Amino acid sequence: MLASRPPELPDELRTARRRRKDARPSELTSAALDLFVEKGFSATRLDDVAARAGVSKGTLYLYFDSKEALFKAVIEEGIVPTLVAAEQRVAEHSGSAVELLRHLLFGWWQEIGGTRLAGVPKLIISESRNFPEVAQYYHDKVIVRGRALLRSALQRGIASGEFRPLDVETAIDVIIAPLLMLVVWRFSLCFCGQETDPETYLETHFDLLVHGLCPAGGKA
Amino acid sequence: MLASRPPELPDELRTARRRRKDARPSELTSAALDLFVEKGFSATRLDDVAARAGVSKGTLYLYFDSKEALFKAVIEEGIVPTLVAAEQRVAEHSGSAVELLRHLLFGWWQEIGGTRLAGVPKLIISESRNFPEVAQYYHDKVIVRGRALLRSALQRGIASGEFRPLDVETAIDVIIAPLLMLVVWRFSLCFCGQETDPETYLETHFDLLVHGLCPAGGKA
DNA sequence: GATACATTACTGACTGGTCAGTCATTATTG
DNA sequence: CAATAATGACTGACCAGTCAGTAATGTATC
Repeated sequence: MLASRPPELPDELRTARRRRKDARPSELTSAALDLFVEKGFSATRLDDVAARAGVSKGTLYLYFDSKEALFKAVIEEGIVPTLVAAEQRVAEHSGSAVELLRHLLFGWWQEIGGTRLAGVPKLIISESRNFPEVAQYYHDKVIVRGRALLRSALQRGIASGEFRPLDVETAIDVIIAPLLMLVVWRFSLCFCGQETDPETYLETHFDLLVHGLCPAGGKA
Repeated sequence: MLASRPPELPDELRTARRRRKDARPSELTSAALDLFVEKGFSATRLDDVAARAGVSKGTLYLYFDSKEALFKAVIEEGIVPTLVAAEQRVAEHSGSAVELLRHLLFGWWQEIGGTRLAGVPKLIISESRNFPEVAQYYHDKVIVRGRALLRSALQRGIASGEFRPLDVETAIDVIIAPLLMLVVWRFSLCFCGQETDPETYLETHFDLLVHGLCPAGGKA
């Protein structure tokens, strides 16, 4: 008994068994994203997450230490990659600041606002008070970096004279707010009252913004 | 036994007993507001609400049929009165549309955004999915009427030529969004990262807005 | 102005249901 | 026949809502 040798270890590269195990975490985070977004974090039962991923709750606990750990993984997997891509694009952008701003706004819609990830901001807003660790995580990994993207665009515009000088940090908040509300709306009170068309909404926002930012109120 | 007469009824105007009973509902809704805003609706225990109001949970159920009924009462008592007052003021306003817009924005801050009622929007956003009846109630009693106030100001401005013509309904959304985000922020992720100064924020928003709305980009 | 009785306001132990997290057991590989 | 992967019954904590009972405040009668 003592001598039960860990019999041979060509550990890496097992086969189907191994492949299944590798796929499990993302199957679970995907199921979790759907349910978290639909019902909220607290109101989602792990039994349901597991069931949707086609496994039992016990299995879920083989891959994640706790409900909160699962939550973090959902964010890490869903949002962080798109930020990385956006950072790259901003660094490489060479056109006008107005153009860059437009790219950021509509790119966000393409990658987040228009996808099932759109539910995440509301999720964070709703649960951050009761799960401060998750909130901190989201703040560091998403908010700080998202703001940096906008800051970059605004500063570029002010430097080039495209935008009039203003309080950049506050302006960032004011610019982001309608984006967040657009998706928050869709996951809260949308069902009663008129649904706003997102494209129209973004255009209106962008239009007001450019008029508001530019020195003479002109389009460029 | 049968003849136990309901012995005399000078019912109204009892005394201290009666006065206490009249005060109870608002003592309870006040306690509930604090806790709902702090922890969210689901995460608030009725035992705690009752304790904060200085009574037992049983007593709470003497005055409210259910947790949801208590929630509705909190809104009814807290927000609806300020809307009524605002409607009156808009109806009586005689100055420019820009002025009216400014009054609405900063008045909202005075009456809601800067008070403990500021937590309510986040509360509604967070819980609406799981408590559709409450959401419907809030929509009918608050959102519809709040939007009407802004609509009135925008239409007046467009009619007078102060504002350029635009999609009014969408503009309402875009204008409200930063207000909502301002308070939502304070009750979710504020604790990490920089706190924006509300006055500065409102000024920036108003400034961008007026520049964005006016035909030539001028101030008036 | 003391006694008995009625009403009203309140209490808190209890119930029934829910759910995160555990772990002894079973199934599936290589 | 191990090792690995997965299971699902179980536990303990939680909490909305109930209800039999108690306390406080009248009111009626002598």
